[in-house]
Parts: sequence; structure tokens; C-alpha cells
Amino acid sequence: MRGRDTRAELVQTMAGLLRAQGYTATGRAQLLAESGVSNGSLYHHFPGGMEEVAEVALEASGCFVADALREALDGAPNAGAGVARFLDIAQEAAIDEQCVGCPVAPTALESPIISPRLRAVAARCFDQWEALIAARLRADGWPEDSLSTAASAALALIEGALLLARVSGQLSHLAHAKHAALTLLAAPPAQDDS
Amino acid sequence: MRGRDTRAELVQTMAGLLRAQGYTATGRAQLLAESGVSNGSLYHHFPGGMEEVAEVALEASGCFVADALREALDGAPNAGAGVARFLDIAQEAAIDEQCVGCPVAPTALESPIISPRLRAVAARCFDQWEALIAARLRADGWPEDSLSTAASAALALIEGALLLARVSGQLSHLAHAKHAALTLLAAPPAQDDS
DNA sequence: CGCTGCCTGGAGCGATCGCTCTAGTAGTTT
DNA sequence: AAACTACTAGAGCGATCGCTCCAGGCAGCG
Repeated sequence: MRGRDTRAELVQTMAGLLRAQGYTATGRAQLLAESGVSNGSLYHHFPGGMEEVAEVALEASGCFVADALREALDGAPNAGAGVARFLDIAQEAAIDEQCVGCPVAPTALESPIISPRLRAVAARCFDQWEALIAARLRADGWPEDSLSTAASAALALIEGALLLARVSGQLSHLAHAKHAALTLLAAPPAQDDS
Repeated sequence: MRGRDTRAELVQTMAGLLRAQGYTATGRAQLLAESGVSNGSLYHHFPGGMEEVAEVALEASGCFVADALREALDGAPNAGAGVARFLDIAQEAAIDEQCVGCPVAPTALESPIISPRLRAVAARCFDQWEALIAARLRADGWPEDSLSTAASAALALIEGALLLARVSGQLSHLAHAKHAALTLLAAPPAQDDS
């Protein structure tokens, strides 16, 4: 294995570990063992060490989720249906991969004290996702001053449901959130045209 | 400091650290330094070591949140207003203590792989909170078969909002969730009386 | 007072942490 | 073929990890 492959393998493996157990719990030895990369290669591709790998991996996970979310929103009649569709995809993926939950959340929650840089990356991910939902709401005709409120709540619903599903092991939380999202984002609120 | 005080101090300090950075990131040295307890005392009161302290601390945090949630729900006209009130309390506490977020979530997210016992405690916390909301919905006259769906979604909304607020540093996420909770739990759905 | 048992303080253990450094290999260039 | 660059393998570093163990202090009771 040489060049780009090695780097990509590290990022991919790190992303999986971050999703499963977060940043601090992921030791260098585990990353090397699961990726099959040697210690020297790690520090060649990522002079910044573990933190740099985590940064890149988190960024990659953020983009991956953003793509899935964008696709779900685009292929649905409205934002509510799009969020519901996204939750369906998350559920299917959970069954396939035996792994539930947001790939960013575990790292995000411990990051504020552990690593400001990781916190910043995680915050950017969430902002991006919220912006995607807000854009779809705007396209649905939602009034401008209600966009961020509704989008933030929808994202909170998604993240919370993924959290509950992971900890409890019950995927039904995703279905419940799906139902709530459909209710919450079904139609724009009464227009407050000034 | 002797006896009960030492034990309580350990639990209290551990609860704070778990909230701020989760389980794996909390080292034994940090716990001892911040609590002012010596290493010998730790293993006298908690023969099970760090994991046992974390277990007890997580349990304590769960009860603390449950009390606050119960109080908020009891003192409100309906479940939606109760959840909104709880989010207000969380926001005030965040401003006072300079610390946002659920005290259980960070540990909960890393627990499934790290420690099955911590996962179980966290799951019990979430179950308990969801049950509190469900009980209030029942008292509001919600149909029995919609209770768990609505309560699960409400809890997801709370947890998600606390997560977003912590990572972004923007307390406004709590206000957005509050608005959504009021909408979502305002009135029981159309009765499906069979 | 002296004895007993709970509790504390701290030295020290092996294991593991993230990381540095160097020797060596593979691929490209000239 | 020689020189050069890109990359890899792995030994080894100091620091820190969670934990064990024991000597000593400090009640409460005779």
C-alpha cells in the first residue's frame, strides 16, 4: 500500500473509530492496527499526529452526511419528507453496518475541552447540515425569519434520535423522530407578512 | 475530610467531569486533583476503580436531571409547556455555570464500545426521562398508542438541542427547540378511538 | 490509656500513551 | 545505472495511564 491509499485508509479507519467511540478513546495503536498502516506512515502523512487525522476524518464524515442529507432533501416533496427520508436512510445503514449514530456527535461532545480545533470542525458540520435544511425550507416557501428556528429544531431532532437509538439500541427512536419531523415541517407557519 | 464527604466529593467531581468531557477523557489524576481526594481514598470507597465512580456519578446526574424535568412538567399547564420550561431552566443553568449540555450524553455516546455497564446506566437515564414525559402526556389526555412516539421525539429534541448548543456555543438552539416542543406537544393528535 | 478498625496519603508497579528518529525500500528521473 | 524523492517499518523515548500495596493518622470504645 502506497501513497494516497495509505492516507485514505487512515482517514477512513479514523472516521469509523470516531463514530464508534469518539476521539480520546481512540488510541494510536488501535488506529494503526485496524488500518494496517505503520507508525512511520502515520506521521509522514499527518505531521500533526492523531489530532490532525481526527480533524480530516471528521471533516470527511461531515461531507458524507451532508451529501446524504442533500440527496434526501432533493428527492422529497418538502423538507419534512426529506428529513424523514434521511432518517430512513440512517436506519437502513444502521441495520447494514451494525452501527448506529451520528459520526460527528461523539467527538463533538468531548471536543470543547479536549481540542478547540476538533470542536470547530464539528461546529462547521452541524452548521452546514442546518443550512441544507434551511435552504429546503426556503424553497418550500417558509418565511425567512422562521428558517433558522425550524432548521435548528429539525437537526436537533435528528441528532437526538440518533443519540437515543445508539444508547438504547432501539431503532424505533428514529421512526418516532421521523413522525415528529413530518408534523413539525409539514407546512409553513401562518405568514406574518408585514 | 472523612467518610461520606470524601465519597460524595468524588461523585460530584466525577459528574462534572463526565459532563464536560466524557468518560475516557477523564483521567484518574484529574479526578483526584479536582476533588482534592487522595488515591488511597478513591480505591477504598470505589474498589471498582474509575468505572465504578463513573457509574455512580452518571446515576446521580440522571436523578438530578429527572428531578428538574419532573418539576418542570408538574408546574406547567401541559407537557409541551413543561418541556419548554425545562429548556429554559437548562439555558439559565448554562449561563450561570458556563457549561452547557446534558451531563449524560458525552459518556453515553462513547459507552457502547468502552463500557457496557456505563451504557446500561445511560440507557436507564434516558428511559426514565422519556417515561416522565410520557406520563405527563397521558395526563394531558394523549391516546395511549401515541405516548412513546411523542415522548421519544420530545426527548430527542431536548438532547439534540443541548448537543448543538454545546458544540456551537449558541444557546439559541435551546430556544428553537423550545418553540418546536410547544408546537409538537401542543395538543393531542386526532383521537383514533376504536 | 490502649486497642481496634475505618480511612487517608503516597510510593511504586507494569502497561500503554503519543511521538521522534533512523535505516531501508520502492518508484521516478536523468 | 546512478541519483533522488516518496514512502514505510519499527525500535525506542519520556510521560502518563489505572491500579496495588502498605504505613500512619484519627475516631470510638473498653
